[in-house]
Amino acid sequence: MFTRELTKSPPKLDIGQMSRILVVEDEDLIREMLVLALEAEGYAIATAADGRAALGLLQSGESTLSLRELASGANSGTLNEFPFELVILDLMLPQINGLDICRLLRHQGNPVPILILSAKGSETDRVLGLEVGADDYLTKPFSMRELVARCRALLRRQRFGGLPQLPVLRFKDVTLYPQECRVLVRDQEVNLSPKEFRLLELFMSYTRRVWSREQLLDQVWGADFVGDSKTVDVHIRWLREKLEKDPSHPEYIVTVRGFGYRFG
Amino acid sequence: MFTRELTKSPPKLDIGQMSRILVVEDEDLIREMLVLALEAEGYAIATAADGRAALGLLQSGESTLSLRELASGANSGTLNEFPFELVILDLMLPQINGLDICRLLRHQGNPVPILILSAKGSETDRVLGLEVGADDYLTKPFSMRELVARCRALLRRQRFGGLPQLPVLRFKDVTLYPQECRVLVRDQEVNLSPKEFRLLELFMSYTRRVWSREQLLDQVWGADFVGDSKTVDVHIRWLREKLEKDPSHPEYIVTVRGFGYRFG
DNA sequence: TAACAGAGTTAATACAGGGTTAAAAAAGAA
DNA sequence: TTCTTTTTTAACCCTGTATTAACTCTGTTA
Repeated sequence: MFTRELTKSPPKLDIGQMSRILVVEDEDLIREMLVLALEAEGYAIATAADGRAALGLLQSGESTLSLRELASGANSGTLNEFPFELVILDLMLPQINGLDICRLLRHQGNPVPILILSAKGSETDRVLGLEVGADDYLTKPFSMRELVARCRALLRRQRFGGLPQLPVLRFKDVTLYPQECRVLVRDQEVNLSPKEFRLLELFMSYTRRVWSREQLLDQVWGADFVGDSKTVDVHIRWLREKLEKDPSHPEYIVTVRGFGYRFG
Repeated sequence: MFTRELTKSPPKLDIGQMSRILVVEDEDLIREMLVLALEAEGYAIATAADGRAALGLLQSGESTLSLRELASGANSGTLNEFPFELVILDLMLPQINGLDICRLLRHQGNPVPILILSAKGSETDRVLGLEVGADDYLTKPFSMRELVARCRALLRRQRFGGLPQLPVLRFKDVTLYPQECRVLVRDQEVNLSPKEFRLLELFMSYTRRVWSREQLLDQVWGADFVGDSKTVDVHIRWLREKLEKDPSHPEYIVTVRGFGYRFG
């Protein structure tokens, strides 16, 4: 299974770590919808409502627009200290049209990925858009989910060379990095055995859900496991020893008597 | 499975310089149309008519050679001595369906760009396709011109875009020059065998990511490797001897018991 | 209150996974 | 070819991990 529930809004936003997207769109309504959807994905968004503003942001970082401040604040820099990793570009813009922006950027050797968003859906328009250096082309009206998925795909290739990456799982003082098989507890790295790691990964993917011992055996050990369900208890014990301040009065992995265990 | 030999029309085609595309499509007519259109663009095309054949072509060790190796020239032969730079993938395939192929490739750590071609045009299908690691999604019926334009966009980014072509890889005291097949460790040049080099190249392309022995065999040896996964251990040992100050207490190539190895 | 079931805890043991080295086999180079 | 380098296999050891089992603790119910 590849899809995974996203834990929403990690508490600490570090703009240097977030993907930075520039949304260039003159229709206020659409622009705001885009911003909302993309911010919900955890991206840092700047916007421009016309071509000149967009070029300003892209070329120098100096802009005539006030930059969107991040919701929860408390981050070190403004958005335009960092280069954009993706541009979502409407074609029909005041001042300078989108195609020209795209052409200009490529002419200047700027490799930032560009996703064109346009009401012009004809084949010729689409081909032309890709021709002048865009990376993707979506026609209005578009599905917000698809747009987000396409952004993810572009950013994935940009940042991680094309391999999909699993989101980091956080809960209170525990952070789990699925790709790295690494777990931090109170900023200390702890060394988990494979079974412990899989257990924790499962727990953290579905916090607050109660798992029976049988379900845990199915998910972590595999459906072909034969043996005592007491095995789970022992592994839970090991895990508690590595996670909990006081393993005998657990705060993370809670026993639900008669049912099983729950994380969180 | 059938592989297509090079078109001979222009006499001096250097396959090492051409973009290599794999077309996976079971309908003969569409497949032939794709081949014609893409060959007209100057790409080198291989085809597969079912999922198993596609996987065979994609996973054979030869097709995972890195660009560097073929840039060094002197190529005599067939298309599949070279890695594919793009896969055009139909979803509805005999034997193994396209989504599974996509998922499997990504699961093995193969980052080749994938353009999905499908009759299923629903938003959910498109999102799902991108979700499992595809880079673009086009629904049938499609315009051949648009398809070609999208291929160009993907290849442009692959070859010249986003990241520079073959960036120098650095981590702490290790520097790897992909083009030159050279590695510096603490400013000392070390001599790596081919396998060692490609292992290190892979590791350094995705630092901190844990690779299982199977993934390493897939990516470095090729999916058709038959033999003991213990082989990896031995090569890791050699590599450690050349990288680490103290090979028995490695700082770069770390063992993650039960999972595999991680660089950094 | 006793009796019981569910859960906690710990220790003992078996075993799988990984490290290491040597030597055979294969691949390249001269 | 012959020599050299590289790759793979095999054997051995060592250690961390999984599992079982025995015993304890705790909450529930009669």
